[in-house]
Formats: sequence, C-alpha cells, structure tokens
Amino acid sequence: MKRHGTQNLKMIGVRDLRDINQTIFLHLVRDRQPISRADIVKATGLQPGTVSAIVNRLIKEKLIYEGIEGPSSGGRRPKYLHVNAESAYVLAIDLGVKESIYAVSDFNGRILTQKSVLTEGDPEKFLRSLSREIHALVRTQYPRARVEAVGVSVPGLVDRAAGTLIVSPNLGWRAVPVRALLEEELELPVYVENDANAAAFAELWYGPLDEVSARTLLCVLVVEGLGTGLIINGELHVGTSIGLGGFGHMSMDPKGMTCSCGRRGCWETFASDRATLDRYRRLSKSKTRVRAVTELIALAGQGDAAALETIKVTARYLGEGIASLAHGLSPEVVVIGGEITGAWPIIGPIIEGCIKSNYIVPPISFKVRPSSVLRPSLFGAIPIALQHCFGGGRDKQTNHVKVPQSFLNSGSRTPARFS
Amino acid sequence: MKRHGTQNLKMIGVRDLRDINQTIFLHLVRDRQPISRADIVKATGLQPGTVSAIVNRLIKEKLIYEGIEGPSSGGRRPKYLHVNAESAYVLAIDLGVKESIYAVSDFNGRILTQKSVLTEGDPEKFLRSLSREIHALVRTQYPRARVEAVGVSVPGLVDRAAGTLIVSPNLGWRAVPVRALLEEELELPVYVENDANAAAFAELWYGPLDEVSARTLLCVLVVEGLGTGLIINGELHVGTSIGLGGFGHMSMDPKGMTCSCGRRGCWETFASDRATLDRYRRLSKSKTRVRAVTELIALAGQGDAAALETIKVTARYLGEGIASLAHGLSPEVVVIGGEITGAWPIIGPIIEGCIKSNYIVPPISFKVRPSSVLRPSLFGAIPIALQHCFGGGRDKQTNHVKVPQSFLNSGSRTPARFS
DNA sequence: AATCTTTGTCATCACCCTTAACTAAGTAGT
DNA sequence: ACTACTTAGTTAAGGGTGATGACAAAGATT
Repeated sequence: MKRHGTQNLKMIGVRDLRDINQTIFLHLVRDRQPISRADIVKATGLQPGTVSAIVNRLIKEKLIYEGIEGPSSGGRRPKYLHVNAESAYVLAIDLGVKESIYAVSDFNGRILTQKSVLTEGDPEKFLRSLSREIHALVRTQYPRARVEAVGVSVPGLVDRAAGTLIVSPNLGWRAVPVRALLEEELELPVYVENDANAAAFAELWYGPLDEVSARTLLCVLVVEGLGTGLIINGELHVGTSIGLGGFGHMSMDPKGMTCSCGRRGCWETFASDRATLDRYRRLSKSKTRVRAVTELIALAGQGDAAALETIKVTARYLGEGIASLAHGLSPEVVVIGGEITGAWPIIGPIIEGCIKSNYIVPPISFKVRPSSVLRPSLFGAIPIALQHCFGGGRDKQTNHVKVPQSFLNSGSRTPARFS
Repeated sequence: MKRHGTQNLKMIGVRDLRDINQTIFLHLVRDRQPISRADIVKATGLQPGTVSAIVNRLIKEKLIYEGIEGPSSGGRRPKYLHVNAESAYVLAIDLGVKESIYAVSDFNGRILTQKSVLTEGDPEKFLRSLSREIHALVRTQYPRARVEAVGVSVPGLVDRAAGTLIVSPNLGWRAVPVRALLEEELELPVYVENDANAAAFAELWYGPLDEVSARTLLCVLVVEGLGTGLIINGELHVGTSIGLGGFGHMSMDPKGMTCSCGRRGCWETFASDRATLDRYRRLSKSKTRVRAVTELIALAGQGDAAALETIKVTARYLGEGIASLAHGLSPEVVVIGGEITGAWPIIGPIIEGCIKSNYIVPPISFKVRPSSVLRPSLFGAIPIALQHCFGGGRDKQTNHVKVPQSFLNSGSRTPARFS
C-alpha cells in the first residue's frame, strides 16, 4: 500500500491542456471534414489565432492537411482541411463465434479491405495463422502504409490490462493470451476489448449523434450471446480492468433456462441469437436447420408464422431487459446491434411498446434505434486501435481515448448506416 | 448572449485548468487536514512554488487557513493547513417516508446540528413548515453564519434541472416543486437529488476509499423502497436530467409480486425494507407489529427465528441483484446503505456467498461493504449542497461537482463510520 | 559551531489561449 | 470602376498557468 511519499494525485498542466484540446480538435476535423478554419472558430469558440496555431501544429505533424478552397459565402474563400487518411492505418479484428472478420482501416476510420475467415481449431493456432494471413495481406497490398495498431474485439471476458481473453463460453476459449500472440506475429501494439464494449465504441464514432447530446449511451449487442456496452460522458465505461460482457447475465427469471455461465434465466438465455434460434426450433418443428438469425428473418418475410412469432418474442425480451436497465442507467440512447436488427420494422415497435408499458413514467426519455454500422463489434475495433494514434487524452489504465463529452454535441455528418 | 452560430464544442482554457486544479487541491486539503505544503508537494507532484502560490490564493479567498506548526522531521517545521470550516455552511434535508431529517453542516461536511421531524400532511404545507423551522433554527443558532446552499435528497423520481419531484410512489407525492418551494422560503440555492444518488455521493465524500482506487462504485440504498446510485470516475452518474432511483425496478422475476411502479417482480419487491417487513409478517404470524427493520434486527438478536430467516432471505435477494448488476457494471466497490446494514454480521457473509456462487468467474473483483455513514441519504445531501461552494469544476447540466478521478486514489483519513 | 535536511519563497521561464490589429480575398451597391 | 462591407486567415503582444532553480528560514545531526 503506497501511503505517503508517493504521488497519488494528478494535477494537470498546460501540457495536458494542449493535448486535450488537440484531441478534441482532431476529432472535430475528422467528424466534419472538409472543414475550414473559420468553421472551427465557430464550432469551438476558440480565437482565430489559436485555431491557426493548432492547425499549423497538426499540419506539421502530418495529421491533417490543407485541401482545396471552398466556395465563398460573401468574403474570402475558406481553405478546407482534411485529416490525413494515409497518415496512419490500423487493423481491426473481430473474433466471432462462427466467423471472424479482419479489416484494414485508414486514419479516418474507413475500412479499406475486409476479409472473413471461419473461426475454428485451437485458439492459439487459429490466432497465429490469422495474424500471418493479415501480415501477408498488409505486406502485399499496403507495402508502404504506416500501420500503427491493432484492435481486437472478443465475445467474452477480457483482461484489458494484460490483453488476454479470460474466458468465452460462446467461443469455448479459455485463458488465451490474445495480445501476446498477436503482438508476436504482427509486431504492433494490440488492444483487446469485449465485443459489446467495442460495439458501443463504434456507435460513438460512427453513430449519428446529432439528434441527441448523448451523455449516456447503452449498446445492446445481440449475437451468439448477448452483451452490453456503456458509454458515459463520451467515454467507454470499463469498470475494473476485467471487462465483462455487460448485462447479458442479468438474471430475469429465477426459473429460466440454464445459461452458459451456469446461472439461470440470464437475459442472454432469452434474447440472444442462440436463444432465438433454439426457440424457433422448438416452435416450428420443421426439419430445415436454420443457422442464422438472418435466415430466420428471411423466413419470416416469406410468411413463416413461427419465424415471425419467434422474432417477436425475442423483441419482447429485448424490450423488457432494456426497460429494466433504463431505470437504472437513464440513458439518452439505446442502440441495438446484431443480425436481429435486420428485422427492425418488426422488432422496433415491439421493443418500444414493451418499454413504454414497463416504464415507470410513460414519456420515455430515451431513444431506441438499431446500430449505425452493420457489424458493430468489427467497427468498434477500429477506434479502439485508432486511439493509439490519437495521442493525448489517453488513459493509461483503460487504454482508451476519452472523447470529451462536449465533442458529442457536435452534429455528425456521417451517413446513417455504414456498410 | 451571443449565439455564435453553433458553438457546441467546448475547449478548455488556462482558466478551466486553474479551476480544476484548485478543486482537486481543496479536496486534498479537506481530506487530509492538517496537511503541510510539503505534504501537498509530495501528494500532488506539483512544484513547491506552485503549491505555495495556490495555497496563498486559497488563503486569500478564506477557503483555507494556516494553523499551528507541526513537529519537525529533521528540518524546518511545517505549517499545518486546514480548510476553513466556517467559511461556508450548508443545509441538508433528507425527506424520508416516515421521518425527514435536516442538518446544518460546516464547510468540512461535518454536521453541526441535526433534527428529525415526521413526514406528514400535504407535501407543500409540509415543506413550507419544515423550511420555516429550518430558517428559524439558522437565524437563532447560527445568526452570523454564511449559509450558502441547500441539498435535498428525495426518495423518488426527480427532475434535476427543474428541482422538482416528479413522482414518489413510496412517499405518495407527485409533481412537487421542491426547489421552488424551498428557495422561496429559505432564499438559498436548492439542489434536489434522488436519495440513492445522494447516498452514493455520500460514500464518495465520507467513505474510506484508501483501500481501493474506486473508478466505479455502486451504492444500493435499502429503505422503504430500494434504489441504486452510481459513481463513475469519481463522478455521480446522472443519465438524463430525469433521475430515476436506479435499478430498484429491475425486474427479477416475471411472476413476482406487483410493485408500486405497476410492474412485477422488481428488485424492490424482494429486498426493500417494506418487502422485508411484509415477509416477516407472513412468516411469523405474530401479533406484534414490527414497523422498522431495526426492530426486526433486534428481534433476530433476541432469538426470533422468523426474524432471522426473514433477514437472511433479504440478504440473499440483495446478493442476487448485486450479482446481476456487477456483471454489467464491473464496480470496484459495492456499498449497501439502510437500516438492514445494522445486521451486517448476518447479511454480509450471505450476500458475499450469494454473489460468489452467482458470479461468472469465481474470484470476485469487487468488495461489498456497508455504507460509511448511518443515514447515507442525509449525508449525501451535504456534498450536494457543498458543490455549490466548491466552485470550479461545476457541471452546468447536472449541477454536480466533479471530484476528479485521480483524487479518489488518495488515502482518506476519515473515520470508518460517522455518527 | 559546522553541516545537513526539510520547509517554504521568489524571480524567471515556457507554454497555452486571448486580444486586437492586420492582410487577403471575395461580394454588393453605386 | 470605385467604395463599402463581409468573410478568412495571420501575426504579434499579453495575461495567466504550472515548471524550474536559486535562495532563505529553521531545525536536526555531528
């Protein structure tokens, strides 16, 4: 126990101030590019001189560059600024239960290349061969690129500090030193995060946050299992360094089915993709094996009553779980990710109705919507890697960049749904 | 008010920097007084010169003062610094279902006077007569005191921005403009907060946090109802401006009893004081009416088997709920407040055991303990009022001071349990 | 007494944002 | 074409922050 004599209080200096502002600044440019210095002045309230100074610094560091001039609006024409997409590349890996996806992203967080492989075999062997494949791809397709970091999203319990996967019931893995393995093969800094947390992070970067200044965002990721990630004050909430998959194992019914975690009636046993497919199997008695929720949605679209009913029930369970959590967290936005969101026209109204009837005061103060990206856990791995580059507001303990809360108030010009 | 186009991004300037550091500084002195400048140098890592400068500033503002000299440790003797307890007083009001307590506190957060009254009658009339009583007390007992603010903790749903109580099922109140009423009578700024959130805030100020650098703290307040408050990164988490009472209305059993909120099987229907007393009534069939959990604990101590069993069952429900939440929040500390904690020797082991058997990975990464103060919702109202004085790191939206996360790493010298 | 250690002050510095005057380059009215 | 005005961006001086290092004060150690 470090008592006296040790420095346990951190004051901030002008240097921290600069770093923080520079981070906000970079995010602003990234979010609204192309943007002129004058726009930045308006958006930040900074003085023109300060803006010029910071811009020049960032240009010197090659993080942004000056593009063409924009149209005049009654005066001198503005010079557009862009973040230098080539200044750094990152790798994103999304380890899924059936298939894993990896992607190369530029500094803007846009995916350049994306490939998927089947997740199979011994974890260590799989990760090694996967990273060799990635390494080869980078060497051939992006020989001159400056790849800076790797973000990995994993469906399970991770030790964020050590970069290991402690256990993943759905993946069937246990004690896998993900970071060590990948860093050895790729020779890049690796950041490991829970998939639901990554999904929440994705919403923070790619989501259309113009409608609401989200201080609190809850992300429910429905895949093989069910996890939740929490954004609080524009920051990914990670409690201890051990990152569990959120409220998926919240008990909803003491007499419910046994969960992969050993308890009974976890939310996951009601609303995860596996639970949904199991329910369909029991309900339909058809011989055709439905392997994915997308197939189920297709069936429902073709008039399969059992499929439709199955989806509706899942929606109800999702709504009930969200209602429970909303009481405790008072989020402004609840985002749902996963294949099930493909049936949003069906499930959306049900979820909202379910929340409405369960909510303590009828005018619901939050919004529920599907995720902005199709595979949130993959897209979330990108900013997780990018935070390595966006130096400055870096938290040593959590290894996550803090996007300042105020930043979220900015109107995002990102398209509604990425591919 | 110059509405500059869209200034929605807030950069920080040197002024903010100073305010933030000064707030940290004040908290440090408050927490470890008496403390010398040299101690502060060691604790903060600041330069001696800087420390002297800030100390002088604070002395000039009468927020702290220089006391006697301390013992030498081989050199010049240090001059002790204290926060000026008389520099400002605040009022704290805890509206309870049966009785309400109000208190006068000094700048150190120590209660000088404390009185309790029965909560009865029409809300508006009650609040008016209560505030007149408080006003009289302040005028007679503290005629010269500089009373700065009022903190109110309410067992119900509050609109933090408006300072109103939207609804409190347990109190039977609805749409009470608490702030407006009190500000009119007391002529002081009034801050209204949910009782469970206040309790969490109390733990932040009075709790012995030296053992753990709490980034996330969950406070479960068990009173007539059951609420939770959440501290994240040293900050009270308030989602939207509407503050619900936390996870008390998390559904645990779809076939459970009907709750005051209208739903079924809320956590509150299992583990709140009312639920506990109801359960005892059903179990014991004795004619003696037990009105408070303290009485129940006394009975258990006298060998009443039914009382003991009742308490044990409540403990189990508490443990189960905490286990559910812990998976989602990964807290470092879970604090339980309320009369039930009087039976900690009984309930503590049960709760821990219950969590252990329900937790996904056996080595529990958090600690469960009773609250540091006897009536956490009252004690929480004090810092809620004090944040009005601790200028600087004040958040306009939530009206709560942000105790910087780093501050929490400091060793607290506060006694373990306040009276 | 001489020397060392601890505590605290002072003047000076580097750095960040602010202020305000300035240049640059366009539009609109006459 | 000329003037007046608007918008965009630069530059230099200035205020305020914590950092730095020399120094003074006061007691302990030898």
